[in-house]
Amino acid sequence: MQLYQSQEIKIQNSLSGKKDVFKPLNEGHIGMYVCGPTVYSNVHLGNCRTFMSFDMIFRYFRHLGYKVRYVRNITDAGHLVDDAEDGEDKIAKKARLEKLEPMEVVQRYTVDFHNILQKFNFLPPSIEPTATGHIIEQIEIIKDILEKGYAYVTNGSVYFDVIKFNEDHEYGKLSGRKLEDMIANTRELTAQDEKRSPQDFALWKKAEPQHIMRWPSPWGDGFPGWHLECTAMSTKYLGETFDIHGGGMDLKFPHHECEIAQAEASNGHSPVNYWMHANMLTLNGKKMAKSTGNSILPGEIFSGDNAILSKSFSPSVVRFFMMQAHYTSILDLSNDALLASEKGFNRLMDALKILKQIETSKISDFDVVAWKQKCYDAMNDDFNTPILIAQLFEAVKHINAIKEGRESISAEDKTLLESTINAFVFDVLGLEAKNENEGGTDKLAGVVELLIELRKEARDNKDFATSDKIRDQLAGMGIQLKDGKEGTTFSVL
RNA sequence: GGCAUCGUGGCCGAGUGGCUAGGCGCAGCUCUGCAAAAGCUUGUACAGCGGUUCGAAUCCGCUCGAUGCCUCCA
Repeated sequence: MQLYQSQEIKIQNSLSGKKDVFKPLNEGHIGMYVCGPTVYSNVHLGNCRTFMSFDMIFRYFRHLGYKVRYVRNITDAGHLVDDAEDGEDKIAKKARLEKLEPMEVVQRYTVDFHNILQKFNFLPPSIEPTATGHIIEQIEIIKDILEKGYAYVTNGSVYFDVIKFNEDHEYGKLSGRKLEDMIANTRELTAQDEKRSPQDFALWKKAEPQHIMRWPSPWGDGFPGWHLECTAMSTKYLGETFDIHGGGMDLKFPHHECEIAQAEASNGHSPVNYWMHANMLTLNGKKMAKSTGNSILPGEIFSGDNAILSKSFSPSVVRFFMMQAHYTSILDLSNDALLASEKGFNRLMDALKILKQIETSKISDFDVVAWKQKCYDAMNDDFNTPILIAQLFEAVKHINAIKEGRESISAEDKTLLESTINAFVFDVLGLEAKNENEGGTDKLAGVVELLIELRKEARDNKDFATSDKIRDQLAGMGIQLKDGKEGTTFSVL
């Protein structure tokens, strides 16, 4: 029997506003779409958190035995800098500023994106489509929406008619907004506006002569609107209705609202059963913004090359840090918080090593079966990784107690504990064990071992001046000696 | 101004109508020549003010604050 058949999952659904029991459209199969990055600059850490949350969700579904088709797009066209009439495509703007071909910009930052995600140990999605690769599909949807009367053409551009749509559909149901309120709160249209109403959004934008990113269409040369690509690609690969659509909280409105409108206007179906939104990451309690200097790149955390950090942190520590918070909560990143996570992460990893070596006996003081179910209960309750991690530390406590002979475990339970904890730590949370030689080389290890031996001789001779000198000077170089019952080990800080 | 998500002990963060996670730090203990490391033990906190209730941090209302989006501004 597949594991998923015995685990009922609840998901916080933005559409219903509550936790709904998850039922996939096709038993054993899940279709999941997540809005990917707009590749016009280095991926920032907040983006990584969103994608990491869905990576964890993808991993958990797979662990349960679901066949998941996970689609995460690359936005390489159509995302406008602002919604004004002279709105410029984000990528085209960057290309102009850096004197590059737009596709050079796309290539550069797509590579950066994949690079960072690989360091974070992400699983690749099943399909990673690009907006520019689906222009034809987008044009087809626009035709469809025009035909149904929910869009209009002005001066070579096509706009979605929100007011018309709202007459027989509900625009704003995802974000909890009412169209009347939006209209009441909106500025008047100016004379040169092409839109009938300020709420209308572009499905297709006419390209001015100097615009490089352009494709032919029935309405003239232009480029697709930002919201449309996700509708085109999710429909193509997952169907007119699919299980899960995810993204950052900031995309709920207008992006996801518009996706719903486009899908309902073109094919009459509500496109998604479960809308999931990951919350924001703040830095030192304030929002991340390049303009205020309150920002950090993933690469800067790995290298420690940022003023707010006292040291560098490995990708797994950052991942562990993020997994200690629930994906729907705002998470605040700070040096202290990372330091705390690093210690906890190391303790967890040490316990995993100890677990391999502990001896078994006839009876167990640790109810592994009940503990295992608590781990699943945590994950089944809207992917509650903080609770899962609390359970993992519960196991750590038992592992240490068994090692010290205060508790015992049967061989059978040990096998179960080991397979369960490894599955959750590595397969579901996606953490990676520390590399023993991290920061050092075999030669360095040899030299330090030699010094440890010399120090031991000095200590045996009660020559503490020499032994302390070795210890303190190594510490000064960032090499910490750890005296244990079975001799001295070291770690490079 | 509107919509949304929140406001938990020194810090980070779960949870939820009565049984009150976890990590880090601090303190104590064990170990140790000393220290570090490691392990163990320890915390009655839930923005404020009202209300509902036998009982609320958990439900309701208001206020204040944070973050995102929209608007405004530019």
